Amino acid sequence: MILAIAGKRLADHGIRGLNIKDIAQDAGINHGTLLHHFGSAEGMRTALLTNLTAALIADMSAILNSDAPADTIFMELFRLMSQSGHNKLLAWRALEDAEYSPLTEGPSEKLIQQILDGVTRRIQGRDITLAQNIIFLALSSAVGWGICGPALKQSLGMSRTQQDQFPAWVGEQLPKLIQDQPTAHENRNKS
Amino acid sequence: MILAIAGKRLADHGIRGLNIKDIAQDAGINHGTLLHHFGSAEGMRTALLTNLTAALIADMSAILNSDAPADTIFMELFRLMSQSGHNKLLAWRALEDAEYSPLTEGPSEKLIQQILDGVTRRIQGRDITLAQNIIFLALSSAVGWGICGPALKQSLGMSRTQQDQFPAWVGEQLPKLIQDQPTAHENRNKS
DNA sequence: AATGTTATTAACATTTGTGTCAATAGATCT
DNA sequence: AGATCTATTGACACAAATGTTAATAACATT
Repeated sequence: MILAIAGKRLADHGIRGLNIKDIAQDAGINHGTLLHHFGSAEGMRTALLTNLTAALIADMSAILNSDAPADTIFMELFRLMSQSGHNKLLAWRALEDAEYSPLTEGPSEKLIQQILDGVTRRIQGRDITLAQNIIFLALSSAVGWGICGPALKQSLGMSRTQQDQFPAWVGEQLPKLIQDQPTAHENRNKS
Repeated sequence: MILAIAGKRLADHGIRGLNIKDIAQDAGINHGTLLHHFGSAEGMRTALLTNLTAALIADMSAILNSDAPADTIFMELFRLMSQSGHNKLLAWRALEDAEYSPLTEGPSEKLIQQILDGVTRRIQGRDITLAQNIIFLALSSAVGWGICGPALKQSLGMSRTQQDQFPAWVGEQLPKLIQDQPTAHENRNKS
């Protein structure tokens, strides 16, 4: 499939690899054919963006819907985000200000709600704010891990094994945030 | 300054905004002058990358060296990463696989060591592994926040105020990870 | 098989980004 | 002022990316 080849080019060569000539050559077809299908070079990129985002959501969904223990789930989640295709996608979106639709509409919207429900159930009796904060922390950390995990690891002088264990460590830590958590209101008046 | 204009173009128009013609026009000079200074278009981008990275490190350094309370520091750290210039820089680096030098050499190396020392001091008697994990969590989360914070916030249905309070919340949570923390060894044998 | 439709191609055309060069302007030094 | 150097410019040249077109190939429908 054409978009798969384009996705590989994004992962391997960055944005500059996303031109119709090179992609067509990799696919062994004429570049005019690409234009005929997608209408324009920009249209091809938009299609790729949508496609890759859907793939990311699907992968996340598969992980988060499994009934594995928390640390395993987080390990998988972080591993997922470190895949070149996925972190390059997020970087690309960030650069192009593509904060619109795909991440907040359609299947992903349902997925997020699902996660939210699951976490809220676990922290029964507490504020939904807490669930949101915890999820936000986990996901943002996973994204940051994908974007500059290797560089950070090097800066901090972390060993290979330690970096590998970090995702599971996060999975173990998050439950601590649930225990002894003040309500959002107390929280606000604390300092 | 030329690089300041180039940086603004990166923040406003993404990577495609980083071409000598547009930058020269924004700066009101001939594009040949730009080439004369930086040698090539690629040289200009390299200079910009180095320059922006140094600026990011400097900003982070200023925050982390202040003697403000933890939650304030985290608030500032997250706010910093959400600035368009800084998160676009990281996205750019991620896309171009620019994981080399600047983040791990020179002033930033000293900065990281400084942070590591500070955290290690606070968790005296414990493994340095813990300090590294905590810093890794905070920084990766801050990066993820900068890259796709707004999109995540929207997906999770977080209110404006809650999103604003998230950085401070993180600052409050991290100390909990220090309490009752098993050593790295126990940790490894746990599951 | 005849027809209409869509996919594919090669060749050309346009636009955009990059680089070169010779001439000029400005600065510095004696 | 004269000599020398650097900075800047406009004009041109080149390369790369995108888009267009007319012809052909492949396919489906009747």
